[in-house]
Amino acid sequence: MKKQKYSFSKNERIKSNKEISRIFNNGIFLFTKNISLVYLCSKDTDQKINQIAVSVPKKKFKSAVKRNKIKRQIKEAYRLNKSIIYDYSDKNSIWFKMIFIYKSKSIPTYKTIYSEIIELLKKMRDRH
RNA sequence: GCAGUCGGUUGUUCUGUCGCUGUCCCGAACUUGCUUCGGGAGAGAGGAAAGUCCGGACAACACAGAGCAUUACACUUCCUAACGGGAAGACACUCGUGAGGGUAUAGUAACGAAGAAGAAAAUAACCGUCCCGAACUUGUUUCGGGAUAAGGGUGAGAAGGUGAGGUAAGAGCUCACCGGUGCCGAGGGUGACUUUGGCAGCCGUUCGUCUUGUAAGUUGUAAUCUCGUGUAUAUCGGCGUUUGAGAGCUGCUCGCACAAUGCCGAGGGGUUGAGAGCUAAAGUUGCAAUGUGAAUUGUAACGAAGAUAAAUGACAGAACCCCGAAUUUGCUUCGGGGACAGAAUCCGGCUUACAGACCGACUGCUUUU
RNA sequence: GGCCCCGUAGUUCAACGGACAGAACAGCAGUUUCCUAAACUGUAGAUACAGGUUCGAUUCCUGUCGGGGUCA
Repeated sequence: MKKQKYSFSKNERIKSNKEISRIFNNGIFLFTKNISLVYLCSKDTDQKINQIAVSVPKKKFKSAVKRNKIKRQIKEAYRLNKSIIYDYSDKNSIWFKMIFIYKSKSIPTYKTIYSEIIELLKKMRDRH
């Protein structure tokens, strides 16, 4: 399981509406300048996977092209940096469910997203 | 050469690394399943995919039948599965020096409306002009009765226009020319219509109602069907009992048709998943023929996204194009940029957004020959 | 994704196609009061944007933009 370091497959995403609302109600919020992160952690679940979802509000970006681009860039940044979290999870068997929300109104560069994702993941890891 | 009009085509390319979603093949694991994991091959957004403005396909429900209402469209001939779309024309108005662009065009038999302004908005006498009578203040006077659409501050629109005759003053009252309408004929055109000859009458504008013709049942792929989970009381059928007039069917009417409750049987609300629907289609491209053209016919090749918290990407480098600067005038160097925009059942249109590049036809101005 | 609805003062609503676009509350100024409130008087402020039809458009038509609802 999870031998491929940089993969990002379908079951690593959160799909059900119930889970998302549960995370928003009970989750812990972390912030950087442009992105905020909501997450829940759980021990000893059956599925040993970290799951994420990405959200870009339609009110701030009207064009679907721009919204999709930001989503893809966030996913890409997570894909390349998820070893930060997986190393920790494997040791302690704590699994996370995360939602990334893009807050800013301006279109970001890939580099800022990349560095902010790393920052968020490290923050989250250090709290446990 | 510069500026423009119309129509059409196109909508950056390549390499490397790491990924995503289907399809097919191979291997491994076991719970033998369209299961999971690993590897390989090959495929993966647009001209508008957008807006959801029209028209269909497809699906479910409704529908004995008739009438009315409502909505949309409305010159002609065609194209099309269909359309409120398109093509080629006709005619009028309008914008432009021009190539061209925009808008309108069924019928007028009947009825209604036109604020403010103006005498008057259609059976036009307020002022004015002219005639007759009376009065006394004898006047470019006043009063009364008539004739008259030539003139008049308005208005989007004022009773065909110009000239001459005519008259008390005037008037299509008469005549000439011109505009428009109707009827009868001749030539051209498939047709709208047009050219032309004669006759008639003397002819307002806009909008609405109305009339005529054509079309429209309703809802939409979250339709609809199947499976799993699951078990309230909608609905339907049968039998029994009770009651008698307002609940339903397409917006209304005629018409059709029946309600309440008990038992039995079928069935299934809500929640949350999976599969089908789902992509081969009024298909795309090339060539040929027919046609002014939209398009049609024949023939050959291709087989080409199918996601569902949303795949089709990210990063780096190079090429190509554009802009700016530098100057060794070499497409040399440096810097910046490459639009609008992302399938969600599928087609045909329309509308809107768009950096540029290319092709064809034509117009105006300028220069040269 | 499909199908609907709505955009009028700061807010909540009006307005046959006819012109100064109306009302209430809120705002500002004044009167009254020792001061405030209440009351009274006055005043400013708007048709989402762009075209078209019309003599004339908030109203009718078309297209953009914005906001909202609904479905299994």
